[in-house]
Amino acid sequence: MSNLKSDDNDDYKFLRIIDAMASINQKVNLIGVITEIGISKQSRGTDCCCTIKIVDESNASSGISVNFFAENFEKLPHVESAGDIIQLVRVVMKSHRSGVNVLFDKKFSSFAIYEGREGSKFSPYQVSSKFHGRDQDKKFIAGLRKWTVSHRPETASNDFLSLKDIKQGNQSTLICKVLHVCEVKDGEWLLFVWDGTDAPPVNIHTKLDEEFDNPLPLQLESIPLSRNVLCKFPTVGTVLRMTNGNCNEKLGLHLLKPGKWVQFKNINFEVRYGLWCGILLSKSKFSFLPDDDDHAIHCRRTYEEQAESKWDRKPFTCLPWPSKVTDTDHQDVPFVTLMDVLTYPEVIAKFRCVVRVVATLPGHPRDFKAPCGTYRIRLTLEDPTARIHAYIYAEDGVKFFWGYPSIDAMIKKHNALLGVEETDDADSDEKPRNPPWVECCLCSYNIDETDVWGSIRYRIFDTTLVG
DNA sequence: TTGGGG
Repeated sequence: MSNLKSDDNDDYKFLRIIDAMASINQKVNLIGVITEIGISKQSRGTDCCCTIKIVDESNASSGISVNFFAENFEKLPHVESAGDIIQLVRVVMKSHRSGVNVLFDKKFSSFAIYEGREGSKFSPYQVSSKFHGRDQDKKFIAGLRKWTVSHRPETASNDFLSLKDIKQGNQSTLICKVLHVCEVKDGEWLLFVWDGTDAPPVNIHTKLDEEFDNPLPLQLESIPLSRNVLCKFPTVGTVLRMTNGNCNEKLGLHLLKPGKWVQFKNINFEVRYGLWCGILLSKSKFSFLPDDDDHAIHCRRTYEEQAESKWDRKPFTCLPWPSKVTDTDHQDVPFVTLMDVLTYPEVIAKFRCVVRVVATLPGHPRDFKAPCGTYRIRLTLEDPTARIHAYIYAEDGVKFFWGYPSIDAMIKKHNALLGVEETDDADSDEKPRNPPWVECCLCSYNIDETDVWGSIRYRIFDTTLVG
């Protein structure tokens, strides 16, 4: 067995994956195409670790897992795109209940990662310490690149969800673009991802009479994103928040770079305060997809079509038209999304939107009037892109409620607006609400000349609650 | 040492 000897010639030999699998406990050299990248995490020992999956011609479908350990996250492989090529020198083949896998031993193994695209350069974009490139490597890399052109390794799963199809609970795969990443607490990350589709509306369970002390939040992050960040987000389609907050392990999520299309595997979805939230688990995986990934291209194209069609910025589930619960003047004005509203470049502006009213403050119509007798209400509006507070004041309230109806009539209108089921029992506040899509006119303005953007407010006008 | 399938 030549590989038990310290034979320099062995360094020039790459084994096919299928042959390496028969070389248990031996040091081998491998070269393969990366199809999957596990999230880096802190190991239970002293190291950081991650697992990637590679394929080659001998094992094109299932591939083999390679486990890396390193003293810190920086020393682990940072794969820029699924489909890239990794060269592994002196790694150990290990047998395990789950089959054979590869161990990268930091004492003597080394790696180099190359772009996978045919025609790209032969210098690696990341090398481990101890790696020494050789001229002969080029031949193998060129060979693998050529192979991937005709046998595109399956990097993106066919069994993935769009945000428009998400459901609570079951683990699934999501293909999406990372828009923004931030660390909210030590080791706790919030990712903002998007695929151009609208996540489905969900029932609201909060109690309206608790809205003052415990208001329905506008977003899941305790510190709202800055206007600068928000303005870089697309204005059509849901921006989903994803968190590793319930995962005990420390995950290397700083490696997720905004702008990349990513496939997340084994993630969960939850609803928090009526907002969808993606949940990263320790067994979640992600892989960056190449920019020309078919699905990414499809999402981009759909988005561009929607963004161009100025008349169709209605939520995906609002078909064919919003409910007739409200009516607006200015029927000729096209609908925009709440993200359009939040990112509009001028402070003073007018908009027409399709929204759900998910909460009101005060929670009961008996309190809708200020002591002076004029209307004063705060609505929490949402569409698939954002939530905002919008106020109804004075004359706009008279228009909205058709004057000053009786309290019974007001309660009926309020229930219709908030999607509260009318029941005989007094506890209708306990029931989840399912607000209908309604249209409204909004105007924006500032209340402080010294802090124009920080003091921006939204008001409802020229809108009538038909009931 | 650590982790590793579906």
